[in-house]
Amino acid sequence: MTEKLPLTRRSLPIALIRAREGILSPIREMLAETGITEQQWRVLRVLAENGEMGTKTLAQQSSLLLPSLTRIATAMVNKGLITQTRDTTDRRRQMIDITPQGLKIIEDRMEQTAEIIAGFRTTLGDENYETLLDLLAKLDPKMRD
Amino acid sequence: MTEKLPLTRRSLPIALIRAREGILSPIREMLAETGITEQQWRVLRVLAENGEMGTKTLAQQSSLLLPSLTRIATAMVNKGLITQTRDTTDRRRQMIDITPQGLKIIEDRMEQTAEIIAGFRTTLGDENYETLLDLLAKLDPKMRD
DNA sequence: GCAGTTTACGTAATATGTTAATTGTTTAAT
DNA sequence: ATTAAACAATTAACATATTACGTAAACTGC
Repeated sequence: MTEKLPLTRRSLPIALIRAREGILSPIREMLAETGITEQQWRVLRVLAENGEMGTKTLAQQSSLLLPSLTRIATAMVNKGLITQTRDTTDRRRQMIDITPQGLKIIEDRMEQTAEIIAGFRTTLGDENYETLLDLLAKLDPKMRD
Repeated sequence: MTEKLPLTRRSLPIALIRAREGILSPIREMLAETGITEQQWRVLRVLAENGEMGTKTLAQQSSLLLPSLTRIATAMVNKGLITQTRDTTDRRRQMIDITPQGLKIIEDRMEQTAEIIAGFRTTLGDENYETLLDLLAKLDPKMRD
């Protein structure tokens, strides 16, 4: 079996994908009760953190591509989770903000989310946990904002 | 904006998703030239490492759900990248193996892949790179095989 | 002003992700 | 032996991901 290839366990992209699944699986389980998807949750988290923002920036921060965000935003407006308003000075720009209802959803689940994460934090140990976040941040392509 | 919520930069799931994008974006760029997708690349990598295996195990190792793998496998058989054979002792089981053609694709791209990864390794530093792989492994739900 | 470019956003097409239901096969219980 | 339960894989249906392309508004140099 071609010993020249690095083991998938030591392959950075594959290890990242597997770790992502490990973490996101319980998160998705939790979100299923709320009726929102993992992507919608990311959008809400970013909006809650930054307030009103343009579609492009929001997409970047949420790790979504614009076409995906376009569709997701439509669904979220219909659910009353976010608002969409056209910028008056630059009418190409669409501004998106979170509604109180959207904010409530993530606040209601904040504690539950924290518990899930706490489990992983215990698994890794406090120090390793912080180290991991530091290292992951260095791999984020958009760390200059 | 609700100071009680942890910053998305220190959110493990969100940090993982962002890091994943950072790594996988150049990988996908490279794979685009080969005509195979990121998922097909993962399947080939796992098969090259382990040889012939059942569909279920392959799906787990590749971080794919069974329905996805079913579709992907069909496409890959048509492209001549893998073979699918029914297990004779248990005819429910489908065994999948890589073809020489499939193996050639990942071997041809191995050096290019290594270069991409080397860049990230430099960014992090050798020691941090190994630490990261160790920590990510601990988050992998299926580390008992 | 105006043609050409850039930018922001949207649409379309194809592939994958996710959940639930289905089919064919094996195992276990009676 | 017969039926029920369990299992592997697939199919179906819908949401999302990705790439390529389209549209409209704003900018740029002339």
